Parts: sequence; structure tokens; C-alpha cells
Amino acid sequence: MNQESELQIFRKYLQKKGLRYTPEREQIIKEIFLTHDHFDVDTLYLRMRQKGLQISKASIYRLIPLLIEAGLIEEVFFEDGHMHYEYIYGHEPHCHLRCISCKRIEEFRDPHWPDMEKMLKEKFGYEITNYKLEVQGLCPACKEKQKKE
Amino acid sequence: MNQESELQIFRKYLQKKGLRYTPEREQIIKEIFLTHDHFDVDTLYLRMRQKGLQISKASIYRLIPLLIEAGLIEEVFFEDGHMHYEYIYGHEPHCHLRCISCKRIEEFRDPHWPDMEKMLKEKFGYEITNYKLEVQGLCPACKEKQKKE
DNA sequence: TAGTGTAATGAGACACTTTAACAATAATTA
DNA sequence: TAATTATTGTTAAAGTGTCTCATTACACTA
Repeated sequence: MNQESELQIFRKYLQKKGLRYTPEREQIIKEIFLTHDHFDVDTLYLRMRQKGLQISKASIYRLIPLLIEAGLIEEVFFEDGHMHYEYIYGHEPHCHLRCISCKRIEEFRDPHWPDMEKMLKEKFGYEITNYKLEVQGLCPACKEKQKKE
Repeated sequence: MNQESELQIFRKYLQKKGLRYTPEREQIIKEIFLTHDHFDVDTLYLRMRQKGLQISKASIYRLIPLLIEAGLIEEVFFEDGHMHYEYIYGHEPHCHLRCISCKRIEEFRDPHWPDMEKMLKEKFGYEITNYKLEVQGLCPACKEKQKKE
């Protein structure tokens, strides 16, 4: 791929803000970018500890708003008492379809989004920065299970 | 209007579940339905206290999942460390457009939702129960303000 | 009407996530 | 080198939401 790497993006962002690129931040970011998946602070923290990386939770919490502002990650939903995040840079924008029974999450593209964005810009005058579409329902498997009961 | 009242809906729901319709629950529900607006637990609690209605927070917290399951309210977004809810029964389904600067929230209809719902049913086999579309951006006023700076 | 079982309540304790304060440390700048 | 500023880990604190528990209210039956 010929797009800028996440680290480059982030270093530029820090530089612009007069902030520092520290070893701790690098380790956290690399860990996040390793899986390119949903994550939350606690599992990220534990995963790093298991690898022997000793980073305090506070540093993770402090890093998250920076990564969000740099456009690398995004809040996706609040569940089980804490926020879940998602790596987004270089990913196709997508929506979440979650089963209310088994909690499984599938991703899908919203083909209408470009139209919607245009409408919101024209009709409401907004400068759109991001959007989040979350659909809840029963997945096929859980639907079957409910029938049998 | 000739639709069932919220209280009727809720009483039916309780009956079906073998739960009880208590004065406390009635007071909370009436307070929620009074404004038909977004709310969170703490402000609802304080509002009731100011009116001299003494309801414990625990009762509000306990009631919320019931109201959600009865289809009367919905979680709308998590902000400032707590969840915000919205009365939905009898309301046109709508989406939220929020300004990241002034926090103002506007509502709009998503004309593409019926198509999307159909697609998700057919392509993913889901039985859809609800959807939440939240768009963030800069409102016209804040956009102007930023230009001047 | 009395008795029994279940649900609901308020109060407070509790668990948990996230933020803040602080002193120590590292990087940057003059 | 000295001064400044950002960052870190630790610890404390704030805040939300859940749980426990004793008590109360209700529904049902005898």
C-alpha cells in the first residue's frame, strides 16, 4: 500500500500539536494496530501486560483522545460499562449490525451514505466529520433458536 | 390520537412479564413522558426531587431496561460519562446530527432506511429491532466562528 | 380475614471505569 | 548547562451504575 503509515500520521499529528512521540505511545499504538480490530482499554492493557510490556492504564487513557483526534481510531459503542474503540485509518467506512442475543457483530457498508452526507451538507449546512450507524436485531442463528423454544 | 397511551402499553408489558405497576413506576414514567425529550438518569432524578417526588435513583435505574424492552424509550448516546435516553413511542424514527463544537443536536429522517432494512433482512438474514444513526460534524454557526479565528 | 409467596422499594455499600493530582523523569529549547 | 515543558506511573478521587438487604406492598389462596 502506498498510503502513509499509521505511525507517520500520528507523528505528524503530535508534531503539529507540540507533543512528543514516546516509547510508551509507540508501544500502545503498535499493539492497537497489530489486530486492526475492535478493542477496549482493559483488554488492550491486559494484552500488553501478557507480552511483558509494562504500560500504565493512565497512559492508554491519555493516548486515546489523541488517536481519535488524529483520525486513527473511533469510539464505536459503549457496552458492559466501558467504551469500545475501533481502528479506522485506511479502512472502508462501515456500519455495525449486532445481534441482541449472541452479541455478535457484523460489519456492512451503507451504499446510501454519500447521498446522505450530501443532503446533510446542503440542507443543514453541516461540515460532516464522521457518522456511526448501528443496527440491532436477531441474527439468523438466534432467530432459529428462538423458534424452537 | 387514537394510539394506545404509553401507560397502557407499559401496563400490558408488565402484565405479560408478571411484574407490577407501582406508584413509583408511574411517577417516573409520567415524568419521562412529560417532556418527550432526551434525558439522563441524573437530571430526571433531580427534576423529580425538585417537584417533591421522592424516588430513589435505584428505582429509575431498574425501570429503564423495562421501558426499553417495552419499546417506549431507547438509548441514544453515551456522553459525559453516562447514557442518554430518548422517548420513542409514537415518534417518527429519526437520526441525530450533532455539532462537535457546540454539542447542539438536530434530528433528521433517513429516507434510505427502508431500503437498508430490506437489504439487511435479505442479505444477512437478520430480524431488525432498531437502528441508530448518529452523524457528527460542525454546524453552520460553529463553522463561521472557526473561520474568523 | 389471615397467611404465604413474590416483587418492589430505599438506602447504602460496592465494583468498575475514567479522570485528576502529584512527584519524578525525560526531552526540548534557550 | 539551566530552564521549560511534556510524559510517565502511582495513587487518589469522581462518577456511574449494580447489588445487597431489610422492609414494605401487593396478589393470591384458604
